[in-house]
Amino acid sequence: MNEVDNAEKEMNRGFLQLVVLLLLEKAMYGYMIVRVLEEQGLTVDENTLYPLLRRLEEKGALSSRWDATEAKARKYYEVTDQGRVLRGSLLEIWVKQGKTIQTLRQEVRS
Amino acid sequence: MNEVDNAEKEMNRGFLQLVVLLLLEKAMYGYMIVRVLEEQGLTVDENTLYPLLRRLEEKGALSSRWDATEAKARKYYEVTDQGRVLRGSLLEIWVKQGKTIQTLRQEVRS
DNA sequence: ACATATACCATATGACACACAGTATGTCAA
DNA sequence: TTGACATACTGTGTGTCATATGGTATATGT
Repeated sequence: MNEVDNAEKEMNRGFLQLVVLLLLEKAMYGYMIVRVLEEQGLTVDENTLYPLLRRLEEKGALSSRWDATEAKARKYYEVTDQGRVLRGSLLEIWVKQGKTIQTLRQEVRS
Repeated sequence: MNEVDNAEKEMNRGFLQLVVLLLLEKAMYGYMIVRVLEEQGLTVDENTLYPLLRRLEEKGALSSRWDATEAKARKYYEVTDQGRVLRGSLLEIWVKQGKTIQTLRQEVRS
């Protein structure tokens, strides 16, 4: 694992939570999320996403229901009100971080 | 530890590396960095920053030198060329993430 | 039949933010 | 002159999470 890969991994923490909370305003299942994000140029490992979905559900930020009527059983996740609150907080943090980076970039002018 | 605090912690991963790499275009020592960032409204725990500085130095992204001439011995860190490369990569990732969030926000209109 | 796609899960590993605890010197005011 | 507070750094946890590895099981096209 080189430094940049590792750095990207670290940068993805938190970010991915925000992405999922934004995306799941419409109910979707895990495998679908992976492919939708892939289309947007964002590769997310299944083994990263599935645990994340479960963690967010445990926290009450997502709700889930199994749909067995379709060809393959699918677990649909959707954001809850609590999840929207969390999303708001994450967005605030993200905006604040953006401002910090902008300020520093101007000072460094790199 | 509530969810938002924890989320902020996760959001800080990677972000803080980028901040340090931007800031250390000018040589600074740890305690000074903490206070400079504090002034900018960014509270960074000493116990987070010091290990981070050491890790970045191990990676070759920072160089350090002790200055014993001042009242208190201070360890000055400065970004290296390798660190600038890493910084460039982190900035790219950050910009890409920003675009993703923007796109998703528009779709969700939240 | 068999490969490939779909769809999910369990366990282990390693990195890192932060907590907790400590060492040691400098400064300033009562 | 003492003792509180600031300065400046270090060491050793702990917990969370991204990712690696390695599954299970069904569907679908050839």
